[in-house]
Amino acid sequence: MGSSWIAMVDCNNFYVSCERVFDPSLEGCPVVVLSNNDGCVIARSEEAKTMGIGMGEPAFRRRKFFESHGVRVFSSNYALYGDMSARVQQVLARFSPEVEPYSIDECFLLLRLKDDAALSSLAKDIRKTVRRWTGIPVCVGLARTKTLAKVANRLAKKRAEGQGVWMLDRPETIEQELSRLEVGEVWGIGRKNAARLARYNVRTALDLVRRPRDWVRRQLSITGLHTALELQGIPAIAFQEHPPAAKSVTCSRSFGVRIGEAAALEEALCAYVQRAAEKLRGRRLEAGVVQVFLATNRFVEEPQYSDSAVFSLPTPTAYTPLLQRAALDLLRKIYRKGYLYQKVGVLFLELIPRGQRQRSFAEYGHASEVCRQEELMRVLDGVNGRFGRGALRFAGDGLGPKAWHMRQEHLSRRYTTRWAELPVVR
DNA sequence: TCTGGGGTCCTAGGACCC
DNA sequence: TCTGGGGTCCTAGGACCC
Repeated sequence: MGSSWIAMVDCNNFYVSCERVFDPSLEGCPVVVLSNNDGCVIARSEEAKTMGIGMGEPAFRRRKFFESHGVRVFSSNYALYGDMSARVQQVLARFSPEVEPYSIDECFLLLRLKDDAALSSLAKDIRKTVRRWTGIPVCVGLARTKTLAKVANRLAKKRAEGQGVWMLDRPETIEQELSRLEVGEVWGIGRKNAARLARYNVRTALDLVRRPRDWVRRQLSITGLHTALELQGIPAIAFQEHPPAAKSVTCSRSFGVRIGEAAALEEALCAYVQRAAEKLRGRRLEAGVVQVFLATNRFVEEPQYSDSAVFSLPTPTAYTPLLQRAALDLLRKIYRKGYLYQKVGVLFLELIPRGQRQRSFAEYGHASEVCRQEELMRVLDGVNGRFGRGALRFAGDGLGPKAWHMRQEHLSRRYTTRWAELPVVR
């Protein structure tokens, strides 16, 4: 009998695997990759997991341990990981015309088969091919719904006998697996919801499935109900071959050190606006609304303050100087003297595709000015695309040394992107 | 000294209108 | 002058994901 299945393909320890592809000496060693600012651990090799290094652990508390145990440490290198992710997706696209990239290291595939018996050999073939062509090891979970495919993927990772593939098809085995799965581990449930469910003695995925639908809906809202249905094999979360258009674009960073002066915050914000605007243009979008936020460090015992403010642009734009001006005005509105700040950021909202903008009356008189702006941004992005981000930038983010720059003390090279051999152009 | 960043979705409550 | 209900829209806050 032919039918359709969902495959969840998830790269193993993705960031670590990317580093290993280009540095085979890392094979067999404990390896960790740190978040931006070298803040906390966001990827661990199997060896590192075995040593008890936790996901999300602050790196500074582990520094000595890393040194004494020969743990190889990397700052996150998103240029590299993004490129490797695209390669993996290209390989997966050969196995199904219906692919939904879910995150940088996960894809759902819709597999329509004439004969279900071929399913597990197809999954093994996917695994082998991705490994051979990209160097990245993956695991494949197979089931009738996305949520069950995620469960199956966990099992593929955990159970060696599956050789990286696990299928959840028979109702009895599904029930058995759900009875062993903590409800908080289910995709979409999360820690807080798990704690709430525990008060009603719902501790496993099977406990949840056995509750009446209206009860689940009351406790977990409509999204939780969808999850519960999916665990029963009833598709409730759509397969999205074409991802919906983005609703927001943002850029924010924690600083290397805390900052009190407005001038330094303004420099940092200008740089983030430039970066976010670049993303905007890369996706051929324009922003209708700008939001700026800033915050002190919640981990230290100092006076705390955070706020945000929004501004609706007269016409949507992706022109960096206009966006920077709006953002700086907002920052000046919410900035309070006397605090040490940890972070500022910018969000663009009300995004519309470029060229779909309604021209304002005033703008008709400025058509050539708008063309000039677009041309300038095209040149800017072109130069930065060729010579590296930041090769050409605005003076607003400062010419002197930057206290607000993030720490990246363990960065690997940009192996896969162009000009990797050249020093950064200044 | 040192604790990520970028997204999405849902709900409750208030404002406003008829 | 007072009273009512229903609908829509917006926002803030909170939850989730990787």
